[in-house]
Amino acid sequence: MGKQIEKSLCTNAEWLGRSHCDRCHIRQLMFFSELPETAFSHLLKPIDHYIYPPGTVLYEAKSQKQFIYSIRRGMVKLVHEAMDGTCRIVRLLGPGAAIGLELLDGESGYHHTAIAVDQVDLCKIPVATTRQLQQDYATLCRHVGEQLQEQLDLADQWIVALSTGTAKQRVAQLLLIMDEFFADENQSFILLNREDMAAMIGIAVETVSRMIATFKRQKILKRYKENRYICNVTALQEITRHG
Amino acid sequence: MGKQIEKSLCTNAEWLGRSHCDRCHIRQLMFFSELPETAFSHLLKPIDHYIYPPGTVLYEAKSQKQFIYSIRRGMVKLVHEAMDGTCRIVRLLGPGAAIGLELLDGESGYHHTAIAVDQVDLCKIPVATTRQLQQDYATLCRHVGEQLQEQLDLADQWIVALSTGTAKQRVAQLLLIMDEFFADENQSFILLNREDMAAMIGIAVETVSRMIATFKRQKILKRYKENRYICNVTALQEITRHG
DNA sequence: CGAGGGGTTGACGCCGATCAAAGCTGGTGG
DNA sequence: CCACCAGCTTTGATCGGCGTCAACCCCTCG
Repeated sequence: MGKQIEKSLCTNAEWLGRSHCDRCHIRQLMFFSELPETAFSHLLKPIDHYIYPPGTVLYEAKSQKQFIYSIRRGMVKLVHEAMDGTCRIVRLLGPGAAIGLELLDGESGYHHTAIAVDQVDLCKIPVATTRQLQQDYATLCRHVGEQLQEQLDLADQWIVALSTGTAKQRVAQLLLIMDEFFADENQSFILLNREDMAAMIGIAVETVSRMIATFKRQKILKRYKENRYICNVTALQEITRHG
Repeated sequence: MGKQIEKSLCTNAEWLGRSHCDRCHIRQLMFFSELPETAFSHLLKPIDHYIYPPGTVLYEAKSQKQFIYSIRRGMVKLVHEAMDGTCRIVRLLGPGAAIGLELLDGESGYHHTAIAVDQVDLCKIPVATTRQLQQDYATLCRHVGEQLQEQLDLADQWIVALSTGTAKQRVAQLLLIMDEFFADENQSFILLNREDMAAMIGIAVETVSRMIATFKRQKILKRYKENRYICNVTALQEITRHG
């Protein structure tokens, strides 16, 4: 877990240039959807667009940058790091989600460390810009509220999944969440490494490995390609209910 | 857990009359703080003020009422009820917090069941009223955002506490949270019943009981009066770190 | 080819869930 | 005022699940 952070000290982010929010093909998903095109013409600070490789630390907890990010593609994990060095993943976010919103409430630093799980494609938005747009367009305020509400719902789902049942049931829960939120058009999703899964559901790495291996043997979890897998949803749901 | 819900079928809520937000002595805490006094003069629907006894169900998950609530006094638990009847407490909220905000995002029903833990004193605000005020006063939007952000932070703290350490460590965590957020001027806080604590940290009732009993014997937890207790914060912090 | 990192599997011991029973407390009714 | 009861808490005994330690496999990379 700590390793991944070090890795990213050398990031080779690819700057894709200024974002063209007014011509963004996935705007309805994104943070500035519903704003009129004219809104972007006289911004004080630019909105940039980047691609980062897996493992990149987008920001660190308590660091004092002044950007929020809107995820266009890929998966980001929000990590809580305890003083003793142990890490917990508190949330997993995908396309359409915005991260770093805590800065809008006047917080001086980020509340988590954000790390790219796979290749991530995102827009980097200065806080000042967001505030400026918030003043002019009430609809953006509404949008921020929705984002927060969604993340709150996610967190709640997490809490329930976490504190419920045996290790096997929790791993099943996790796979169902991966399937629900991160599956592509083929129903396949990235299977996180054992360490990340352990950090999410709060059990030992070896236990996760055992459960995943069991699911694979039982064909409940099937390799689709590379590290993408497809799961048998009904079987997993059954497991979450009874051992 | 199910019992408490039944209990509340007979509630004797006391209606304290219309809220006078413009003269509210704790307005800076409350939902409508910073709105000008004139804002309340021409509301379509009234804001009422109630007191409910412990155990009252304020609203049930998925029910279709159209109110959000601002807590003036007392403690409210937000409960997730699984299809198999098991309950998990996902959040504990006190004075100044607003609940039911998910309705503002156009959700058709509440996401949790809200139950009064002790005697609760709250303002009942029609969604229509909130929307109306949101349009006129951008500052209210900001306030909603802050509320959500706070609850998100709480949920994250919960996740970390939940998935970390032994049963003893988790109970210690829980007591520290109670002390931090719900202690009165004498540092005393309500000691929840074992069932509620178990529902929060995801362990068995008997285990909670054992831990609490141990803490009492070790004088880490001392009775202040009735069901209010005072805890030795440093001792508990020590426990959260090492067994 | 060797080294290293991630995944899998086995063995063992302990924590905590579960079942069971016995205090404790407050409330009710005789 | 006491007896009784119901619900909550505490405590004990037992057993299974999971954390821990360790070995081994597989793959990638230098």
